[in-house]
Amino acid sequence: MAGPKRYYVTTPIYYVNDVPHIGHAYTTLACDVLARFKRLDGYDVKFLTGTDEHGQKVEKSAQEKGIDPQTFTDQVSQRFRDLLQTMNFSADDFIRTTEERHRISVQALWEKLKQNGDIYLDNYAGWYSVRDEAFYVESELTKNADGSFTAPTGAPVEWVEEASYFFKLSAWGDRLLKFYGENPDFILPKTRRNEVMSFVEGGLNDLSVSRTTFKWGVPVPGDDAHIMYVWLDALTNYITAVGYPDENHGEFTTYWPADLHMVGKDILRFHAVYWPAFLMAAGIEPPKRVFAHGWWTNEGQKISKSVGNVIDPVELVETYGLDAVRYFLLREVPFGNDGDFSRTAMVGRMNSELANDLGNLAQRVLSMVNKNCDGAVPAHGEFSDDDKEMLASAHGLIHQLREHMDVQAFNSALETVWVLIRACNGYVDRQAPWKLKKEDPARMGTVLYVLVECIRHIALVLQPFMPHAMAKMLDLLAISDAHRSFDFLGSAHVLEPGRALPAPEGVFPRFVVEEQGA
RNA sequence: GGCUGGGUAGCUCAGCUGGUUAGAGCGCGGCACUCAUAAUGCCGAGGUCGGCGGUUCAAGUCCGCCCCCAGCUACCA
Repeated sequence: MAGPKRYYVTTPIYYVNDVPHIGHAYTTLACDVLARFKRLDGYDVKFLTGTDEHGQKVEKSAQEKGIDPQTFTDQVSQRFRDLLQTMNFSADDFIRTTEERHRISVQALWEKLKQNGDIYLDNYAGWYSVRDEAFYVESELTKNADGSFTAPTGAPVEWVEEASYFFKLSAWGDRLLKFYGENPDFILPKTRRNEVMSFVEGGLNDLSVSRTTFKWGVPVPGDDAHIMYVWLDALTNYITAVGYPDENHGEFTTYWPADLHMVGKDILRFHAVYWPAFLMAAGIEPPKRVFAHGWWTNEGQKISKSVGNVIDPVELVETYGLDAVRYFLLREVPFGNDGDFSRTAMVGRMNSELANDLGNLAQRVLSMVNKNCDGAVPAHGEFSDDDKEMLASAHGLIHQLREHMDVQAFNSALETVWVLIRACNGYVDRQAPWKLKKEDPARMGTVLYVLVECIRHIALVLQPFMPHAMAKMLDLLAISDAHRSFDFLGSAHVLEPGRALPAPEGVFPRFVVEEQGA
């Protein structure tokens, strides 16, 4: 028998030098929806996010502002905590790599790797980009007119030669491949898994894991001249947050291995190759899954700072409303693919799916109940085949949703709900309760009862996606807070007739685009 | 250059181990209804399923070759 159901989901820790943009919001949103879904489904959830605050770039930025790095990171990491409020993200913990708990954890991991013989000291010479915090081989570089070189990312590089500790990544290729083979869902989507596997099959080089050219980071134990390389530092946050190095008590035993590391596709390799190698080398079980999602374009254009078309999540929320934005981001695109954000598509989804399909469904049903059933959940008679089919669809919804959510298929999950919503609208027209009102009021009551029960299910399962809006909808159904978990889905907990309902109010107003003068 | 994924209605995409008239949403045309947020429902037009060849009683669905797109990776330098 399995123990209590637990779910540990993480976002990457965000680099404090960045200003929060739609990419950060998107990654964290996906995790938030999963966390909320699992909580409602009875899981003990830990949802972790945080900020990556070390490295040469941060050190430089602080210097430029004339403040010490800690003061600087205190200021800028706040922007990411603010984003949690703005987007209504339900993170359980916010980790910062500058915290003491993290220093202890990273140093402990280092000692372990060292003990196990996976770290050695050598000299490193190569082209390094401060901006990218990465080394490049010369063949990757572009030679400029003045003889200097430029990285593929466009960043300047410099030749560095220094002592460095190395992690014996080259020794882990076969074990990684074996691990991928035994865990076919470790990397999703499938196409990303293929990429990673072919990368590993091509052979791995040892990894430089310390630097001596800056100070802002976690010192290597026993050799203060060295600062740990940013990825070893950053990735370790996932176990720091569950209490590492205490592997035998508390949160570590409860939550590790993590169920899911959600990442953008640009940092997949660090999570799917380096991280499991570090963990295996330290005798720690790797996470269960790394999911690499895609990027957004803006009105068909690639987003870049230099073009100046970065999408600000705060502006989106102010313009369209939080829940509409949350809905759109997970609805518009098969999760894992790249997607395009456009104002037209945004408004289209809001009006046709939220306002017309769902909002109007609730409104038309609830106002009929309000006017014709004394404002209370109507009593029902015997159910017809049509009624039974509707109820069966509603009661069965959660089973389909779990399957989709377990593979992060948010857009399929939402489509599944919308199939029922559209079916409800069809059912209303078919049954025409406004006619039954005169011909067969009892039958009208039954039809409305079926509809209210369907709407209750729809609102319950959509809570993770649109917490505020669905709370409002459940208020309209007079469902108490204690009856909003997934325990109350299905035929065992159907609505009892006679419950008084408040006067209906619109939940999703139409979005009217202001006419722009030429 | 290699590897991987993809090219299906105007647009965005579903189509599992090959099997009756290839589907959905949006958009478009028409009709119906009037409970509702000028919302909803129904019907319809629209596709040589990238191209060519092959296997099969039967192929978007398998095989080969080719074209185009994307990602990863390599090398030339």
